[in-house]
Amino acid sequence: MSAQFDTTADTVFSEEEVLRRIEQAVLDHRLAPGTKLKEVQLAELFGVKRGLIRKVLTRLAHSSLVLQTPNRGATVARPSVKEGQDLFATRRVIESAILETLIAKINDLDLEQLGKMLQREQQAYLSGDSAQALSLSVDFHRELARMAGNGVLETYLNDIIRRTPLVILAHLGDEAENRCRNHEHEAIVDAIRRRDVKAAITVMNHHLLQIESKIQHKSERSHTDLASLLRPESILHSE
Amino acid sequence: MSAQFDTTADTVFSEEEVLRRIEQAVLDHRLAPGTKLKEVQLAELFGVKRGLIRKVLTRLAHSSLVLQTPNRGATVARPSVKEGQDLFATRRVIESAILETLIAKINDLDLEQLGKMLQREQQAYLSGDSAQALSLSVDFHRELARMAGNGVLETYLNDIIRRTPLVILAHLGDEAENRCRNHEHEAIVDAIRRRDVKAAITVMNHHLLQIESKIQHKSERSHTDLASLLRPESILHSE
DNA sequence: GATAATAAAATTGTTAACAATCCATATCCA
DNA sequence: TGGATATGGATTGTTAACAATTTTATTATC
Repeated sequence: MSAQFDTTADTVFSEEEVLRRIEQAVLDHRLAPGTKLKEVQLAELFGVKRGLIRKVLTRLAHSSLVLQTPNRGATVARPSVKEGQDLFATRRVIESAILETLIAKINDLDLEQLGKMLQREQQAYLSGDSAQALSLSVDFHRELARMAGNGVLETYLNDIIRRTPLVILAHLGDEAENRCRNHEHEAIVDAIRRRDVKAAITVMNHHLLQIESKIQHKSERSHTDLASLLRPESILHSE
Repeated sequence: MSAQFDTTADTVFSEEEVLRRIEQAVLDHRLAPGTKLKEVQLAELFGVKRGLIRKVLTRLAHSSLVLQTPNRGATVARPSVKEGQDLFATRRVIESAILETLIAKINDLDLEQLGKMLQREQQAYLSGDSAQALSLSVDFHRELARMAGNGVLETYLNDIIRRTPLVILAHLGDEAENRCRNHEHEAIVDAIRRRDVKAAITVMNHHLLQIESKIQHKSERSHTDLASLLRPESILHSE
């Protein structure tokens, strides 16, 4: 398992660092849904006490990336198709509200900032650095939320963003190219620039529905595979 | 402080029970915003170990009812006016989405259930049991969320509902009658019955804006009181 | 008397040892 | 053999003692 985290035995990590690394391992699919997360194992791996791992696992459980069961420890969450659908449906609602709030108050400085972010995204994409491009495309959504200035909406969007990769990976595997399309981000900024709430929301929803539809499609296919329905523990998922 | 919780020394409490009681004390205004929550004190009070109190405080912090500061313990949260506004604005968004989702799928059985809830609310109100009436009026909102069937939306609404009393109390004190008006709940159910999404949302927003406007009004008054602006620790708030 | 430095007390944070629970394997009995 | 029942090891959960930090009280100095 140590291969999953890229640690050396004698380094020590802070709580935040441990959290970040486990989260990243989950989201990068290096830890499959259902994988058992043993406390001592992780503690030794990161060179920290078990108590710290305990805290981290509880925090991860709270953001729905990990499932904690009393007396039976923690496993990587295994979100259902339904949960994925609910998550995306809610995301459309939240992102729409963010756009509406943002457009009511945006200034030229903010618009300039968004323009810069689009450029950086484009640059990363063109230079073939797809990991960086993905990261920047997520940042774009986060930045809209920040600029909108509603802390509660921002928290909820961040929660959803944190959970999204696991939902996608759990149901699409590595098949899908799930990166946001850059030209759609541009279209959103265009609409914001024109203060056109309706257009912005339309583009955003289209944008989000693209990914969503892939999951939907995949889950329909899965349902025709009767064997996998009867045997919930797929061999793909280490237990 | 023991008077705040209504405990006797020799009873023991489960984690859930301790959580519920502290939460209730905060929401009932028996513990003012800013009040220090000392671990040993609470542990002795409930007859539990300090570790359990620790867990509970962390959970309360996560739902924004308690503020935890490293090495300095926990205090009852002191939500800002801004946070209250953001919370209400988000609530309108979430409740609207719930109504839209619900109307698309509601059946006669659900409608019957809602009708029964309205009756019970009305009954409690008429019989003068205002605590019960308040509780049932909150249940009404929760029930709409449950029936809508989107788990993520439901979670977010419950989060907001949990935080709302503290926001109201922190800025309105005990001045306000904040109970939902029963006839507005009836109007919402009417609109749902007619599958009229727009009307339902309009009534709901009106409903929520009523409470919100009271906070707004109060906070404007506060701002004219310069002394309280300069001295953030009001004498009303125990520290 | 106000301010700064110091010491003591109170409070939070951590940990290692212990307890309780779960899980896989072995054992027993029909 | 099949299936229930013990058994031991692994794992999670709890706690009491200790450590670190903050807060309060005391003293010293101007």
